Amino acid sequence: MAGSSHLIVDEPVVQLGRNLTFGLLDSIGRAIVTGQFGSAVFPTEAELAKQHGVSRSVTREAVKMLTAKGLLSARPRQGTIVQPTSSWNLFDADVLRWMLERQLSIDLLRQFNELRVAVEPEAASLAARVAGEDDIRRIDEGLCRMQAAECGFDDPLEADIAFHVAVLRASKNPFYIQLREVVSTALRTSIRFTNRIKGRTADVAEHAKVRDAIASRDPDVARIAMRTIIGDVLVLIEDRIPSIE
Amino acid sequence: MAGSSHLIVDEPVVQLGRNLTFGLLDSIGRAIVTGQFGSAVFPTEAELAKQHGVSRSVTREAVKMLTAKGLLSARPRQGTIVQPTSSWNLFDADVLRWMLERQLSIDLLRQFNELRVAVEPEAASLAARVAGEDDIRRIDEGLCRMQAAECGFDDPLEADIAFHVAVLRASKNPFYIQLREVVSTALRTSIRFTNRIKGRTADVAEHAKVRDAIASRDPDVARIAMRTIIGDVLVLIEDRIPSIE
DNA sequence: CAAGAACGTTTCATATGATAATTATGACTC
DNA sequence: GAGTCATAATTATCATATGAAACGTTCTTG
Repeated sequence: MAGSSHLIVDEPVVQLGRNLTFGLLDSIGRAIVTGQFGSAVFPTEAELAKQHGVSRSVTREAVKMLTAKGLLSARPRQGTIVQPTSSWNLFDADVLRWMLERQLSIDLLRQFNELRVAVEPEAASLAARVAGEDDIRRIDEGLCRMQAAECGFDDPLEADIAFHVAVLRASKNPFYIQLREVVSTALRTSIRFTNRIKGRTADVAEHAKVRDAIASRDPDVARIAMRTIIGDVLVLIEDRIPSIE
Repeated sequence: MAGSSHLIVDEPVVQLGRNLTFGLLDSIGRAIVTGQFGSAVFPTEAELAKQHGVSRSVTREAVKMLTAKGLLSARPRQGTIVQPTSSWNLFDADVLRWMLERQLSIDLLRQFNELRVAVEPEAASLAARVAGEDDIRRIDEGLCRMQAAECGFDDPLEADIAFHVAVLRASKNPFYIQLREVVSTALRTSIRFTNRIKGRTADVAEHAKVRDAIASRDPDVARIAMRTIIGDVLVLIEDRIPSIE
């Protein structure tokens, strides 16, 4: 690019994240996910450090974090290699964000909602059995925000997130609760896609039905209502793909 | 070993894992999960290194991996602190294993099966729509092994795992596929609990129903059959707990 | 006396250089 | 041609020094 120059301008180093290590984590993570090291050779520890203008310590720590997330594996002499996508931890918010950001994959979005359609109805059902007052209050708040959003007084996306996260939390099941972050991340990252869908998705009435079912301790109604909500999203997504398989 | 010696025996240092870093990862991870640092102070980077007889580099890398898994967070001057369990990544095989090994929590086992009851029926349903021949073959293999296990020719647990993993894989949804490792880990680790349950759970007939539904492309039947299987497990687990909430 | 600025301490963050451990590769032997 | 072994490349580990950030303390000052 920069037409001239024999003098190499310092790489912008890394900047995202709260410090060099986390910045590098983000940078390399994104690069791996976008396929920049297409199963080919991954740079050596020393090269990687040089390329990004950081020390080997920082590089090693970033690589170790990516290893923990399942994206890399390293062995002496063999080098550091990118793992097959099947071993990436998709339930890690970072990994999921990188994947959703890379190309706005509608496939991934569909698959993610296939997960939601399994999990969230069950979470709603559980919530109807075990939710406490605080939980219901949080769900109410989410619902209120959705209503406010309808009149333009709140962000529809954030309101929707607040509602669904509140339900997950109310289930008191740590596995579901864990998905809070993943769901938030995914919904926020895939705005561009969901925007057009949103108008119809933000079906406040159906959300209210979920809320009422939980408040009145009716697990089955809660499950069905939630399934309707996410099933609708799924249908809208699938409609945009002529043929999948 | 070497019986003698006034010479201070080196701390067993760390041994699990393929090297010091991964050994330390395992050691600290287990310690955190068993609550050895009960929200109290976590040792300083230097202390931690000293205690385990390794260098600070190794310590830092292990801590960084635990950070990536959501168990720790570190800031200058404040120190390294254990994160609330709600931010631990339960979908990480290491974390889940540590948690299941710590005390065989029947609560966790129930919650895990609450996840399965949401996910696996949906995976079976998806599989009925998109499974290929290879997938069906793998499912068949799992089923055969279960039948063999009934006559004592195979390990019932491994056969069961093989079947459920095959179904997850057949769904072709990376989120479900990802759960393979988690499901395997959880089932293997919780043997002691499930053993007594197993006799009745290894309901080959019901598993065969799932297989047939998938092979004949009937998503709804597949979903329902799978839900029956896991629902039964859940009932058995809940029966062992008089009152939960 | 109180408010705020300067300073110091503690802890993680980063950099660097040296050495050990591991193992893929190719040379070598038979 | 098959098996064995030396070599070299790469990560793993160690040690030490320095930087940066966060928090408390003290000192100044109105």
